Amino acid sequence: MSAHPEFLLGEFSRTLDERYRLSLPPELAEPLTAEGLDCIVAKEQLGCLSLWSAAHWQRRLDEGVELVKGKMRAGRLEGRWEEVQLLGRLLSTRQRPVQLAGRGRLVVPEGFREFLAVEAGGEVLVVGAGVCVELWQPSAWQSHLAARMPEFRALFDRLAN
Amino acid sequence: MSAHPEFLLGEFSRTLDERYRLSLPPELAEPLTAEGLDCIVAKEQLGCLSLWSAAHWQRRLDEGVELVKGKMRAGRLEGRWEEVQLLGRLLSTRQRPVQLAGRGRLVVPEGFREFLAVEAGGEVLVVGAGVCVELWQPSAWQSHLAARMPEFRALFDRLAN
DNA sequence: GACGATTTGGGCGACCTTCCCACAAAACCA
DNA sequence: TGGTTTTGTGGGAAGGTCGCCCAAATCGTC
Repeated sequence: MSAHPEFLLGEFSRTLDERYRLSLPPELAEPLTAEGLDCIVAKEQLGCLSLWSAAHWQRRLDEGVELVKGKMRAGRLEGRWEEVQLLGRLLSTRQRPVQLAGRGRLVVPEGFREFLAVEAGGEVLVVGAGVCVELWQPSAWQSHLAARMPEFRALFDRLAN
Repeated sequence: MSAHPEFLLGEFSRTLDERYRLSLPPELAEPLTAEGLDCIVAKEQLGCLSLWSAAHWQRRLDEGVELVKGKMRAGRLEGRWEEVQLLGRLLSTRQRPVQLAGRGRLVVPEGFREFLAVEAGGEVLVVGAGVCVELWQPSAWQSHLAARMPEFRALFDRLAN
């Protein structure tokens, strides 16, 4: 349980079950669930979902949500209910907690299936994205790579220095 | 579910029955009715109703009403009767108390049905909005998301900091 | 070619949603 | 006023979904 979990890397092809299940490769599932089976799925862009360790995500989010709740109690958000409501609403549709079943198997929840845009029985690319795991619809993955790969060298140099 | 019982989150699809009833998912119904089965439905915008725990709502409303009453007593609203009148009028039509039946079943009251703009047998999206639960007509939900999702990050930062 | 690890598919049971029907209350009409 | 229809309310139960478990198929390696 290090403060710096491994940097998640790797690209794997998986098929989505008739019941919208897919199994994560152990290389990615293990580090992800090192602190518990709870994860967060989030909508990134059409054709891409991301999967986060709940522990990590909650740490970040809780700080925010706890802050908001604290402010609410303190009355510092009176007259800003609309904004709190809007935030909750957007959070609701963007992300959802899930639990990995045995052997790192994930069920893509209702509401995230259309967003991933992969039909039952179709192919999904499971990609380690450093801080999280991403699920890509194959053609979305292709066009993302085509668009962003050229920046790779500059990005690497910038982050590595 | 989430680690935030007071902060309602989640998005669910439900169908409105022929008699304009729908069942709330347990994840949302339970926290909402923790302090009693009494709730308040309010008109938010065309295609969207909100559902509040009566206890919370009263707290919020009382604060506002007390403020207005205080101002009236202090004579600070002299000459603004029209506005106060309008406020009272809107308060009367905007909201209505309802009771959740067993299994978290809600009857959308007469007068709120047209506002929700979902016909009997149609689909409703049930969304946790932090401080309340919202009922959305699907296309209204889509366009709301399209319009407001881009501000998500800025909103989060603004509220959390 | 065989073995082990991993992925995929299916069975089963529990839970949940929704359909349907029965009953009560209110409204409507003669 | 009395009977009939509409509307609200509650509960039973069918049907679907999901979680859990195990078995078969597949892949890679030795």
